[in-house]
Amino acid sequence: MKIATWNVNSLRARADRVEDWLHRAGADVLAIQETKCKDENFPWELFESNGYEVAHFGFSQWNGVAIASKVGLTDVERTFSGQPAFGKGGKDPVQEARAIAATCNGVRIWSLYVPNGRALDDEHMPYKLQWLAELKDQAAGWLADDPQAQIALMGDWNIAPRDEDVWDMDFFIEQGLTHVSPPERAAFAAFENAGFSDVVRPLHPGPGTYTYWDYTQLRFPKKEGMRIDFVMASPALAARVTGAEIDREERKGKGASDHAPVIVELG
DNA sequence: ATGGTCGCGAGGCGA
Repeated sequence: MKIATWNVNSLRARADRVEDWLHRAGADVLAIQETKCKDENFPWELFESNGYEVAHFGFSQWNGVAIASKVGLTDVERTFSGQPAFGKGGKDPVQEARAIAATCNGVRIWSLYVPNGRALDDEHMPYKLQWLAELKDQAAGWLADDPQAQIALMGDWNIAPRDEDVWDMDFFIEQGLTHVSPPERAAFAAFENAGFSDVVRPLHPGPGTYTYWDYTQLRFPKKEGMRIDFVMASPALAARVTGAEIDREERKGKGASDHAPVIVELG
């Protein structure tokens, strides 16, 4: 079984590419981030006509997460328990469309779009850190309840856990950029301490192995990317991994998402 | 080439 995650940066703008990719990659399960649409605009038929069940969580033009599966899709959950809400400028806080779960052939899949901290001193940064801390507490609880649980926390984590996960660490430090700060890395490491592991890195080590390239500054042709999309697997799921791929080809050409799909093969 | 990007939705924001 192949499970994959992909921040598509708008599903409607990428519909043809997504359909082609599903055929080419042969993914059984795809966790999608940044659908950027509401249910009423969601391209249901794109998935159904290709043999996938699909569940979506999106209520505006921002964020939006989905799971498509050829191998069953049950117990759909939108937001995780305790997921922090965010309110801009005194507005009522809302739980954003950043997390959806479903069980697919015995694997609990979470499609996650971790908040972007925007800047080290921005109010979105504490929101991001709390969001991750609450998710980690939940995930640790799932494992405590069932140490054999097969859980995949997959998506756009908006964190580069190691210096080699960005194209120039000095640039990030000089510019005071996010994704590489000690608090963000600690938030990520907490998942590893809870028993989850990045199952792609051992098969595709760095440096120079990235999943995201900014649209600007010719970052992709210059090979200046970031590794920020991860499949974090519970121990029982990690034990099943037989292969992995970062589909850098999909980042090429006109009409590409700025993220590449990440695929994990299970035995 | 001294600027170089997208998407949403219809101006500016978010990434």
